Amino acid sequence: MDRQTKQRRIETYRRRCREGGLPLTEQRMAVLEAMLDLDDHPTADRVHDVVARRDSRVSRATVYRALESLARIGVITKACHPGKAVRYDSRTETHHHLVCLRCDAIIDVTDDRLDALPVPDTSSYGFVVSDLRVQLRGVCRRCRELEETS
Amino acid sequence: MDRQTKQRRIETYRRRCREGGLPLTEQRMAVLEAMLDLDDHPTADRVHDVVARRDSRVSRATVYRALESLARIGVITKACHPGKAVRYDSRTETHHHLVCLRCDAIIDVTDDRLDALPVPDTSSYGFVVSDLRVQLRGVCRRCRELEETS
DNA sequence: CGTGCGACTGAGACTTTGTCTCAGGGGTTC
DNA sequence: GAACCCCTGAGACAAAGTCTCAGTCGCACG
Repeated sequence: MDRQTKQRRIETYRRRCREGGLPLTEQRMAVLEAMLDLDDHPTADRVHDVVARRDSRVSRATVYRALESLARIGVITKACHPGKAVRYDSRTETHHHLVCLRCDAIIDVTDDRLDALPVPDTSSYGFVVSDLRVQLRGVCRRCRELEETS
Repeated sequence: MDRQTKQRRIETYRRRCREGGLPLTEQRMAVLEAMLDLDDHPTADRVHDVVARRDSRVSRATVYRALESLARIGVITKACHPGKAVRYDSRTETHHHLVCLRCDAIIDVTDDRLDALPVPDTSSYGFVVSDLRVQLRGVCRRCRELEETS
């Protein structure tokens, strides 16, 4: 992610904190910066590794809590996938995912037709939809090649 | 799920086992039956609770393994959601999910327009898509009511 | 610039979720 | 019914996530 985008994202975070009355701490800022630097879809533990390498005093619990709170105010999102660990996503604009069912890789996809998809009416469920995501499940190139050779 | 559908699903399972050369064991049958009886989207541990209540000798590891193997041969599926535990889904036909970001509830949705969505071309990623799912993320009725009163 | 409130943090214990090992058992095939 | 091979149970282990609580720090206010 380029420097400017990153700066803009950090400003958004500052603003949301002010609006929400949330204290803006060094640790949460470190977690956000790590997320913006990692553009795959890291697990909480991987984010912790990165943050801890820069400042070893940041504890695992804090990273878990920070990621949750960042996701709650919408500065980052949680990616959905069928693996066991939660994956976080620094992109917040609408986009979709290729999910490899073998290795749990998540690959970003943008597709105009998918983006143009109308959100169905879910009011009969009492459900308020904030976001529509399409998940394309399958097998990635590397895993297919591995299966073929075996 | 009605008795007939359930019987048909069990027959499908028997056939796939024969075709795949997989032994058809009592334990896996018990896991499948539990899945067909639970029509929410249970975690592996919840399935184990149900199976163990009927036959306390079935171990946790076996339930985990059985769910994995049932998913692998396509008799059940894994639901994708942002929570920490894998959720299994007894429905295998195309359908979509409302996912509550607060309580992790998963609600089935069918919508013709969503079903008619063409699978985008992902060959440039070397990715072979087997399944397209739409996930509508938001907040369910109960969680909204809880947040309003607080 | 102090002060006070309240939310945040670190450390580690704890819980939950999932995997592995290995000896023994049970399906399937012939 | 015998052989083969995968499956199973039990529990140890590993990975992922939560909780507790005393102490700290951000921020609003004066």
